[in-house]
Amino acid sequence: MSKTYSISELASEFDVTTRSIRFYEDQELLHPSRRGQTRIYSSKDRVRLKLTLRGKRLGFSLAEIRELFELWDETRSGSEKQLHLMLSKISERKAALEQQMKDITMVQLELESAEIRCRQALEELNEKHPATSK
Amino acid sequence: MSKTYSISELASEFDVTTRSIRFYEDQELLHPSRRGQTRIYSSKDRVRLKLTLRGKRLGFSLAEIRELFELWDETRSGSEKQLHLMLSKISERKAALEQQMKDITMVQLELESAEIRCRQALEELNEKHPATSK
DNA sequence: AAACAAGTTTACGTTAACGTAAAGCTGCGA
DNA sequence: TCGCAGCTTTACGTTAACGTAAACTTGTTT
Repeated sequence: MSKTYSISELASEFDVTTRSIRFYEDQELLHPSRRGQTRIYSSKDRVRLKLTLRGKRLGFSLAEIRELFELWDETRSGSEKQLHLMLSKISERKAALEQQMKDITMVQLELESAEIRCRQALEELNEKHPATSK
Repeated sequence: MSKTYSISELASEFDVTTRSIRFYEDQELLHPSRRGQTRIYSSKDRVRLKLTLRGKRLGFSLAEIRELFELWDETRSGSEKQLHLMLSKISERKAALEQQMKDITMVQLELESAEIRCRQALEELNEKHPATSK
């Protein structure tokens, strides 16, 4: 009997609304079981939620995330065709992530130089209008 | 007289629609001048478009990108208060980017192991059902 | 028994970022 | 002068990812 979670437990742990979690289920990203009408989330569901949120932070749509989940699940029983499809999807994603890495590096550089420019402007201000002792 | 661009030149260079470019102007991300009623884009506009698209790939909203542009412009003539605000915004962005870097690294690892699992499944298939000579 | 907390379904509303006509000006090569 | 390519404005439509409200069940605390 591995651990299970209620919807509000997951909601507060990952700081999302229960509405979102139910929506993700609607989009077939999560598949909680039920006790009566109440949803019960397994640790697999928890992992999926975590992955979903991570994917979102990276700009993936829910549809894309779902696609990756499905491909992953099909891998075990996949035909050769399916497996090759999966591999190509994977390398697709890899390329996108590498592009994103580059983008981040560029923006970080720009932020660096912006910060320097900012600090210089501050210094110039302090020369003309020096600080009140202290 | 530095170089200028038409809207369709920029559109094809960056592979976006003219509709998007006009929309970005509407959101005050670009400020092209006019000759008659026709828009003329400076190289500054071009840079801004490039930065905009990069920001989008990183999941920034147009409003956020605009905010950064405005802060950047205000830096030259900024008061001490403005400059400190800018610095805090910058470090905010930096933190977000670092989080994204971590996310990307995690997903890359997951994709790696998915790829390995995929290749193993393929090998197992080929053992049971070996390739037709060649 | 009453009320409260936590869950549920159903369904309409909202925002961002464009897409997609429709209708009109403008220079210019045949 | 015609027509076309490229630009313009205006405006309504669309999709994703939820927000928000209403009305209901279910368990448990007072």
